[in-house]
Order: sequence, then C-alpha cells, then structure tokens
Amino acid sequence: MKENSVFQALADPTRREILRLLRNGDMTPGEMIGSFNITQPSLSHHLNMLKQADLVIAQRQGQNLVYSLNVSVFEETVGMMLDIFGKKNNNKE
Amino acid sequence: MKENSVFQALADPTRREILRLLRNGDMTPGEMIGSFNITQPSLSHHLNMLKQADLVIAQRQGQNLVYSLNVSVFEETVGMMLDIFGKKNNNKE
DNA sequence: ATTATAATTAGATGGTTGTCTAATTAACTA
DNA sequence: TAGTTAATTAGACAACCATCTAATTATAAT
Repeated sequence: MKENSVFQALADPTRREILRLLRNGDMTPGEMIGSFNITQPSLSHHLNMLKQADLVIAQRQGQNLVYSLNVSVFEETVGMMLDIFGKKNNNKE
Repeated sequence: MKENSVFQALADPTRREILRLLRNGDMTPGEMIGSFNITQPSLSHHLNMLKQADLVIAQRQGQNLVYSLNVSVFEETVGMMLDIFGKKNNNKE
C-alpha cells in the first residue's frame, strides 16, 4: 500500500465527500458533479488522485465511467493507523 | 477536529515515524533527530505540523521541549475514516 | 554578563497541489 | 460520417510543502 498517497488523498474535503457519495453506491463523474462547486476537470483530477491511491476503482460502461470504492485499501489504512497508535487491532472479524 | 491538517500531517513518512517513536514514550527533538536524515529545523517543521493537527502536544521542561502523542485526536480520525467507509463503529470498549 | 545547549523562526528554493479554460479522446446516435 | 455527450488530458497559475542554511529565542551554567 502507498501510505503517502492514501493520506494525501484523504487530506482534501472534496475527495472525502466523493468517498462518502460512493459509500451509497457506485457513481459516474456526471452524477457526482452536481454535489460540488468545481468544474469537471477538477473533479476528474480528484478522482484520479483517489485512483492513484487505490481508494477507488473505475470501470467503463459505454460512455460512462463508473467509480466504486475499494474498501480493502481503506481497511488496511485504518489498520495502519491503529498500529501507529499502538492500539491492539484484534477486532477484524 | 481539523480533518485536513490531520490527514495532511499523516501524509509524510517522517511524521508517521515521529508518531511511532512517541508511541514508545515522550521524546524531545534532540532525542528524535538521530532517527532521521534531516536537519533539526526540518524536524522542527514536522513537529509543528503535527502540533497544528493536534496529533502531538509539546511541554517545556527547562531547555527541552517534550513532545507527547495526543491519542484522542487519533482515535477521532480513525472513527471518521470508519464513518466514511460505512463500517459500523461498534468496537469501542 | 558570557558562553553553551536546545530548539524555533526567517528566508530561499525546487517540487507538488487545486483550480481554471481549452483541447482531446471515447463512445453512442442518427 | 457528422454530431452529441461523457470524461480526461494539456497547459497555466497561485498557493503550499519539504528541505536547507543562517539567524534568533529560551534556558542553563559558570
């Protein structure tokens, strides 16, 4: 896992909001754009950073690109944070 | 909590290593510096970012500044990540 | 008061980020 | 083959970041 890019990706409120949106189901950039006050190229930039960090996955469906969460990387990151802080990570059922 | 500065702070390997060091007990910059290949002003800069993010606390003891972890902010951050990813956060005994 | 030690602050520099407009690629439709 | 829609890529720009050297502040010791 690329910790740097993961935390870097999480350090922007727009990107965290994208993740929250995706939590409720897969979405295309065209569906997301209404939730933000930025242009589509900026949104595309943010999606690219999330993709670099492996936090999201993109799949083409016709004209659309459908973005989904990549939950495993997220859970690894939480695990790493718990590790840094020394809290026992014995709750992975 | 200032999510931006917390994640920004975590996005640097030197700063994550500082946190791991502090996990084993409070330390002064002079004690930390040997673990890194950077100058003391750079270390001071990193400590300042961690302080801005409320991840560490500094207390003067004579000539020394003693840095400690601020665990509560860390746990809030983990909680926020679990929230973003929709995982139930029912393991806080 | 002077000197020494611990650490920060100031200032400079090269690299990265967030945003925009303009141009391009990709896929569908008629 | 155009024309349309969806989205990315290119290029520019101001702001921020990691690092360094040099200067400064704060405390202690003689």
